[in-house]
Amino acid sequence: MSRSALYLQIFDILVERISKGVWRPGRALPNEIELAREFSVSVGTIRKALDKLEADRVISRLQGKGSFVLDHNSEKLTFRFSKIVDENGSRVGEGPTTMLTQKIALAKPDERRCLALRDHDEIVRTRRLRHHVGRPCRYETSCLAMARLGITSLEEVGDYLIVPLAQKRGVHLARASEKLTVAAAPVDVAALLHTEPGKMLLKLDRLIFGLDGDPVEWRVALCDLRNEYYAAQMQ
Amino acid sequence: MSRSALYLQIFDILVERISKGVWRPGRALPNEIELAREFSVSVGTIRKALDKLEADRVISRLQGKGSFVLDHNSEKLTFRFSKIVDENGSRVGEGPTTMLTQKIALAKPDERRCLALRDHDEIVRTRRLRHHVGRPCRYETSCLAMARLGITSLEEVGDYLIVPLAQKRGVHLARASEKLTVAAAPVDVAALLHTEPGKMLLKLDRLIFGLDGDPVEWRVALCDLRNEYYAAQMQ
DNA sequence: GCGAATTTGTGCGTATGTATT
DNA sequence: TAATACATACGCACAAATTCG
Repeated sequence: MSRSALYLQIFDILVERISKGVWRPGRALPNEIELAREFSVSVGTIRKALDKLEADRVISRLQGKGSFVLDHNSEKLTFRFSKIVDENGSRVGEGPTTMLTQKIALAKPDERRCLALRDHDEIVRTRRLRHHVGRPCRYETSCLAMARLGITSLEEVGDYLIVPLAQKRGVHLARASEKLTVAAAPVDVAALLHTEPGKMLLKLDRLIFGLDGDPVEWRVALCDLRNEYYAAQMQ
Repeated sequence: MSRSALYLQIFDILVERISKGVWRPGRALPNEIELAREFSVSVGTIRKALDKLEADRVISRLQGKGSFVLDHNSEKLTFRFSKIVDENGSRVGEGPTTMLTQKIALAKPDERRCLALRDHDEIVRTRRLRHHVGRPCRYETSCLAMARLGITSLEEVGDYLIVPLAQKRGVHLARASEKLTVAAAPVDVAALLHTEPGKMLLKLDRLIFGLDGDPVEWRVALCDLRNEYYAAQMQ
């Protein structure tokens, strides 16, 4: 026997095809019967693979219509790892940004540790400021594992949003793990956020992982909350 | 036709039986073939119902052994809505408690709103202090929707943990939604937490829902974090 | 407006694989 | 080794939603 269940092997093949752009975001996959024929398996096996693709947010299925590759440029998916909302429940801090610095560098020890990188791996380190209704509300430092995204130059990155960027590079983001603490604003950050040093901030330390389980981005954000809050969901 | 799929009807029946204690926590359900016989459906239909029970953390299944009712008194499940951990990753703030006040009362407007109660519904309002390695670390105010848990007196509550309490009362908790903000310690809370007024605290405003979608408990906590953090997971 | 074609959703029954006891 | 129970896989039939002529 092979090392894993048939439906999981088919899942892997379908993920790979979608990553490579065989079926593009928003487009329909072949129907279940065609897929079953192609792989010489039963429709039930295809359905279990599609079940998992749906659970992992790679596709959506609509009875009577078909199975569609999800487009992670959509509002809902792009900001699925952004948990800060205002009183109306609308996302905060994903609006206009001010890029402060961005460069390619060798990963420092803590970056290597967080991103599970080797000694000479490179990262894209970005510092920026995010705004909400005209006010600077968040200071961010982020690190991208270049090799994981197949990135070789800064031009491929720019003022990115991680979810659409990952989709463009054929990487499916599966989950994120975030550590929250409270922190006093350092002098330099306070200046950038137009607030006083020592101001209470919410600190977000987030790691995003791909479907393969490897970390892709590490981001630390300092948030100056007004009437906003971090909305966590648990199951 | 009936209003929902067969496997969902069976899911409902199985949940109800487990809630009523027909199969107790830790015990095995009848095997799939027996269940199929009892309900006069195919094994595949039973399996879909069991899939959902497993996804909703009502049972766990072990190949070769059987399907078992989960015991929410276990460490892992009891604290699944407690997200604060220390550097070692172990839970914080679920240790010894100091009960401050506890009483049955008519729900106030904000409590009615949060818990989706009617005008004359009663709640159990509890204020307490939680400790970690001897230090007071968290001040909590919680509200229990009495009717939802079938509670009629304070003796049935006491210094409760919500997950085991809900299991005891035959309610399956499905999910929680929590709002996080930073807050300055009020004078009275600062005294209780042995810290200075104005100290930066993490404020947790949490609502827990049952499998039926109804809110069961509303809790607001003020946390004095040392080397601890709130660990959020996202998918 | 309606019916036919298409596609996913639900359900049945059976056979075989794999882990546990 | 044998019995038991869940996991995987196959194939078929029909229901329900969508689309289109």
